[in-house]
Amino acid sequence: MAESGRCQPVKETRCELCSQHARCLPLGLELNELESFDAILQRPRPLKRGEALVRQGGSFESLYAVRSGSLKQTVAQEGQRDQITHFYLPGELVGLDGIGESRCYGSVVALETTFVCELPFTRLEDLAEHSPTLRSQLYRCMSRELRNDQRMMCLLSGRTADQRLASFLLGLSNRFRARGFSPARFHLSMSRSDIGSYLGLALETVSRVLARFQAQGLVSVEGREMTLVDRDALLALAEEGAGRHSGV
Amino acid sequence: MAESGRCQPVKETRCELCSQHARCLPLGLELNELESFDAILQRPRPLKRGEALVRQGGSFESLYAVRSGSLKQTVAQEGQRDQITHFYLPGELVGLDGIGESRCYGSVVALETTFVCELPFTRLEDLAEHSPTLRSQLYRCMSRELRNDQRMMCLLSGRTADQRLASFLLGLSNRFRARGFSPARFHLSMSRSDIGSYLGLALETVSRVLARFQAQGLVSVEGREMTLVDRDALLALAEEGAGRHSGV
DNA sequence: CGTTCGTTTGACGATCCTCAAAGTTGGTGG
DNA sequence: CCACCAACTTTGAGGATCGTCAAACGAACG
Repeated sequence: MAESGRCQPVKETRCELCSQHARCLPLGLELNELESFDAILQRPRPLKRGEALVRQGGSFESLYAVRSGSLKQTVAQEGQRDQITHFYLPGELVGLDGIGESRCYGSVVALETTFVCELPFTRLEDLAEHSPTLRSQLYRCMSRELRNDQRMMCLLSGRTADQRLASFLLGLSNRFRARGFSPARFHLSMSRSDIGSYLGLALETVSRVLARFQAQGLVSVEGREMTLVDRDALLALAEEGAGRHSGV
Repeated sequence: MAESGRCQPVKETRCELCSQHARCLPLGLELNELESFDAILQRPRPLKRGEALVRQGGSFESLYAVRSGSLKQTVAQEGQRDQITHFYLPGELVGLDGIGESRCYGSVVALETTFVCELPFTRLEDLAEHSPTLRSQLYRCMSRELRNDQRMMCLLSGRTADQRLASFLLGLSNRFRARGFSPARFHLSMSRSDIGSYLGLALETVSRVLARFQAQGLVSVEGREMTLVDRDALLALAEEGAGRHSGV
C-alpha cells in the first residue's frame, strides 16, 4: 500500500527493531530466543509488483513474514479462472497452508514493491523445540488464520454484494489501523478484478457497488484511493441481519 | 452416519486399538509416547443428537477427536441466521480454531449419537514439548484444515449451485471411503437446511438440485439415504470450467 | 504516441432466493 | 397402537440480485 511502500529497504534485520514486531511471529520471545530467531531469518528481499514469492505446487520450504508492501494468494483450479484467497499485509505470515502437504497451496504474488523475511521451516521447528513461546505463537497464528478463513466462508455464503464490499473495506481499514496507518484513508494495491475474485463477485459488480457507495456518501473513491466517509453506516450495512437466506 | 453409528460404546480407550487411529492425531507416535497420550485422553463420552459439545464463545479448554458419529459447527452472527461452517466425521479434530483466542469460535453440535475423545490442550502442549512427532502432527492437522477452508472459499465464491452440491457429495464420499465406509452409498446425518447453510444455498435449492440430479441419473436419494450412481459425471460437473465469473 | 491494462457504465438475462402451501417423517404421549 | 405434533422436505410461482456481454473511457508504460 502507499504508506507501507514508504518503508525503505531495510538493512537492519533484527526483529526487535522491525516496525511490525508487535504483530509478528516472534512476539514475546526472550532475548536469547530472539537472537536465535534473527539468526535463522533470511535477509529481507525485495519483490517487484507482479513477482511471485512462491508458486502453486512448488515445494514448501519456508514461511514468510511480510515486512512492507502487500501480496495476494491466487489458486488456479483446472480449467477455471484463478481465484484469490488472501491478501497479505505487513506483519502477516505467508505459507502456513503449505506445512501439511509440503507443497504450496497457491501462488503468492506481490501487489507492489514488497519486502518479506524468509523463515526456513525446518529451522523454525528446531527453534520451537526449545521455545514454548514460539510454539504457542505458531499455534496462535494458524488458529487465527483458521478463524479468518471461517469468517470469510460466512461472508461468501451468506451476504449480499453490498455487505461483502462493506466488510472488505472495514476489514482492510482495521488492519491498517492496527499497523499504524490511517484507517480512514488508504490506497488499494489490488485491482477491482482482484477484489471481485476474492469476494466472489464480478469485477463489474465491484465497480458498481463502489460507485453507489460513493453516491450514498459512504465512501469516496478515486481510482484506488479510498476514503471511508461514513464508517458507522458501513458497519451497519455489514452487520445487517437481512443478508441472503435470512428467512426461516 | 448410519455405519458409524454401529460403533458401539467403546470401553477401550487405547488409541492404538481405535478404528480411527490411522487418521487421527496420535498417528506415528512411539509406543511410550502413545501411552502418555492415552493417559491424558478423557474417556469417550456419548453425545445425543442435538447435544452441544462446545458452545460459541465458551472458553477453549480441549480439542476433541471424533470417534464415531458426526457433528456440525454452527456460527451465530449478530442478528443473522446461524451459519454452518464444518461437518465433522470420525477421525477429525474439533476445536483447532479456538486455540488462538482461547474461546470457541462456534458451537459444535452432534448430528446423531456421537462419541468423542477429549484432549485437554494444556496437557497436549506439555506432551508436545517432548514429542516432535506430536508437534508436527498438530501443525499438519491445522495446515490441512487451512487448506480445506480455502477450498471451501473457492467453492463458495466461484461455483454454481449444481457444482457446489456435486463437490459436497463427492467430498463426503471420499471421506467415507477413507474411513472404510461405502463411498457410493451413505446416510446424510444433516438436514437439507444444514447443507444449504454450509454451501451458501437456500434449502429449497438443495432439494431441487438433488431432485434434478436424481432425474439425470447422477444420484439416487431417498430422504437422507444417498447413492452416488454416476460418480464420473458428478466429478465432471464439479470440475467443469464454466462456473460463475468464468469470463475474462 | 500508441498499445495495453484497468475501470466504468449500460442492457439483458439467468440463477437462485423468497414466499407459500402441501406432503413426509419421526417422535411422543395418550 | 394410534393420533398428533413438530420438524423436515418437496414443489410451484414470481421476482431480485448479480453475472455476462459489449463498448467506451482513462491511465500507465514503453
